[in-house]
Amino acid sequence: MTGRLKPRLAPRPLDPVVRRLRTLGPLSEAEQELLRTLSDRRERYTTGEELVPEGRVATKPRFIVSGWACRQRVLPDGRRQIFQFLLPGDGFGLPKKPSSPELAAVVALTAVETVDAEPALEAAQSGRAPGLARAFAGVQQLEQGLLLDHMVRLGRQTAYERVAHFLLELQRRLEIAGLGDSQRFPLPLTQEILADALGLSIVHVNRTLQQLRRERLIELRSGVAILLQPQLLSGISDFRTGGPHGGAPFRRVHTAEPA
Amino acid sequence: MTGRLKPRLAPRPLDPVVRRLRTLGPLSEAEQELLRTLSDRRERYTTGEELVPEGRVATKPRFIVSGWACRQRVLPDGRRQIFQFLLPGDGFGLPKKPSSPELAAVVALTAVETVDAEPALEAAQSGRAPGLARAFAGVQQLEQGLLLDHMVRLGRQTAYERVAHFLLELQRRLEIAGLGDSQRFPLPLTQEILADALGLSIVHVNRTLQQLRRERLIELRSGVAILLQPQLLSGISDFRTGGPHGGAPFRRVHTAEPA
DNA sequence: CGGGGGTTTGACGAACGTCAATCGGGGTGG
DNA sequence: CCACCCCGATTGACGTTCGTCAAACCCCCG
Repeated sequence: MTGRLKPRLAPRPLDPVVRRLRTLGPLSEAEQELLRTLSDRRERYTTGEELVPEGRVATKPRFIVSGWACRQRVLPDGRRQIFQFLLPGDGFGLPKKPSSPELAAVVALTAVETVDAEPALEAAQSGRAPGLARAFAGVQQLEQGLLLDHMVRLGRQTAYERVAHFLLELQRRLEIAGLGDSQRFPLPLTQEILADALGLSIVHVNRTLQQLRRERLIELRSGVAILLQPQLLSGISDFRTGGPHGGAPFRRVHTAEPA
Repeated sequence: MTGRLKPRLAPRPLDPVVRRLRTLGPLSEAEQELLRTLSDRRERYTTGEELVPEGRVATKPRFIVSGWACRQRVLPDGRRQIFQFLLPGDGFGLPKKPSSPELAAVVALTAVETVDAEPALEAAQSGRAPGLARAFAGVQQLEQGLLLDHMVRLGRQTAYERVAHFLLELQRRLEIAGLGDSQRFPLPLTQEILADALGLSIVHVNRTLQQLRRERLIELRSGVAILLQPQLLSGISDFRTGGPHGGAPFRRVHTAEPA
């Protein structure tokens, strides 16, 4: 457990959730109030605990209010693939076919606190909270996009590009969540976790990080990451802020378009 | 253009769609009839054509009634990642935030025919067709599962495992669609397309296929694949039919559970 | 003063990519 | 009907990236 999340006598522990959903469309006062009321049925998990086991019937929707978690699968021989990181403000188990099996486990990567999201989801689906409904739709779209980004990393980028791209993604997400600035953010992940997310070995992650450090592109100290030259990192990894994908500086030979 | 899809004076060209959705829950006669009525506004594309460009605002929902397509992204230097194959009976552009940009392009891999899915989607969302609504929810869940499977392949499986796992996935999907049997199915894909889906080079795909052939696990001839020993392939690639994931024959050292 | 988890390093090997040439089959124009 | 052509499949030689093994190191804590 790196990360050092202080219990922090938070004035408004649900802020990350409100903040997150507001980036996806305006929320009425009532809707924001509803979100802040979710504090009931708070649950706490410690590092390594499973919030949702894989394969069982779908669980209730919840928001993460503090700590980091991930969605993952583990192969029978122990290999693990992390699909997605869940940060404060993120939800899981949100929109799903009722009695379907979970497609991936959700596991706490640090100490984690969650709250019940059911009331918010219900309000959205019943039409009583159109702002929330739009926000949830936006969340789903965004998450889908993150999954595809991750897939590109795994399938078509080098270790170097993967790490750079991934760090940029985290920076952006954490800044939106109000947990980091344009360069600096908490990174409570071991290199093993990074490896399992990025499809690399621990050793290779280590060497790649060191290369980025040597080149003065990043700094990593005690659970905090600093992107010294975000611009360069973006160039290296073809990171796009969210606009239309696919500029075309130059082009490979072997993928000829038929038309 | 391999694949040899005959125009086929189909008695009921929408069968794949009906068949596909029925596997996800019962459909009333009226609902099936609605699906068969979609024949209007049929569209045709040839190999390589873009059905949906990336980044533009979301398009109308459509079903594929014949031919193969894929969802993909292309990096500025020409590297390509294919996320998903769309087979007859599959839809695209189905459930989405209205005015959001497309996250990936949809491209025809063979000659392709599509029909407008809007009426079906509307009927489902309006509550007039609960069976269809359940089916669409199921589709989305299934597709999400396929994406995660694909991610595991890319991140944590060897070339050999990836190819085996991928062929098993296609076999199952095509059998469900009524386009193949338990061993044999059409495979109108070049090795370049396979490479871009599986995150490998063309050459390595070729060698991997040959290894599988040498070992008498598969056969490939003129656009048709035959899985000679599906059981063995499943074992090799940890392919699961859809039940709960994660049996545990043996286990690696380095991923120790904290608990 | 130990101990344990995480990080770092070196040496080595295997998997995979690149380059380039060849092959093979189906389509096409003569 | 046949020669030619083009695209995709195949093969060999070689280079690089990345994984594995194992040891050392570091730091925080008990």
